[in-house]
Amino acid sequence: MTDPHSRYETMLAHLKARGGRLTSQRLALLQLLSVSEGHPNAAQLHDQLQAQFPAISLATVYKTLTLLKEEGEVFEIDLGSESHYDGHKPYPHPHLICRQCQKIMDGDDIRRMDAVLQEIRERYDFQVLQSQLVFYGVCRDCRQEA
Amino acid sequence: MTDPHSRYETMLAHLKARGGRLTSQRLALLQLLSVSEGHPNAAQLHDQLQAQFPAISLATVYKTLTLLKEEGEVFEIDLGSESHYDGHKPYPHPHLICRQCQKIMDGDDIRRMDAVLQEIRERYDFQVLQSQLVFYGVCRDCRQEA
DNA sequence: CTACTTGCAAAGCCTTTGCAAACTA
DNA sequence: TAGTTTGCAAAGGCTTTGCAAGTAG
Repeated sequence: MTDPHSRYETMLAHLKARGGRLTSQRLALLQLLSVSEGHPNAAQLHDQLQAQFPAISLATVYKTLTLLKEEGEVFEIDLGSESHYDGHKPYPHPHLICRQCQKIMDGDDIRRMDAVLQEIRERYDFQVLQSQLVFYGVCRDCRQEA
Repeated sequence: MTDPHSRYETMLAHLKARGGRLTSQRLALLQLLSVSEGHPNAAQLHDQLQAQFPAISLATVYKTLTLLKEEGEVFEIDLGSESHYDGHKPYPHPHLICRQCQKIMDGDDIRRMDAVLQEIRERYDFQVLQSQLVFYGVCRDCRQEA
């Protein structure tokens, strides 16, 4: 489910099912999202797409990202001023952001997160539907340098 | 530490210690932050301050909030498009936001959160310094209505 | 051919900045 | 009085919107 090819196929299937048109710009963005290791923002995606489509606009990138968000095929990471996008794990999951190298890491497989969700349900009687969980700090690599 | 009066005094002390001037606009904002139960945004604070200072500008509100953030006397809740401010618990803590009534609730005292932080340290070898944790969903009151 | 998509430019939103006037200490 | 702070207006950064031209189906 996380390998590039099947992610691409899944996103494509959702676009088709929705009745959207498979323009070359869209296909290239799906490709990019399913391949890129990091968590790019709209500008970074736009930059990379310009290699293939010198005239592609940022608006097109945003419009396609909105589509994919609606289809649940991309997860938007809300940071203070901008958003980054995760096309590999299109569901809510924690992220760890290094204040030194700015790297954004996935924090899925924090096993004890389930216990937190359960506690929120029980103690606060609150039904969680979505989340934006970001931990800021210093990553292993940057700590080893110091 | 969470009662309005001592919060006000603490914020005031920090402002003084920093050498900042105690203008009436600033004092009114401290007052407001220490009293308000919810988690207001800059515009809401501005609206309320206009009762006392019809000409107060949004810029002044932002500038004072920046000061208080730097002093660690207010916690900024980064939501997608805007920020809200917590003057009662000026340290990072989770928030629960109801998608129905838009209420923002404190999610401090989630006891199992400590275990999550410990797991992040151990499994990811990541040193957490700060966090922005927001859970979106449906609160008790709104669920009872349905 | 028709309806959807693109690219461009303009607009929107929240927040920050520059600067003269006002004010604290 | 000297140095901060205020209010106003303008600018900034990211994202969205309007619309004519282009294109998938």
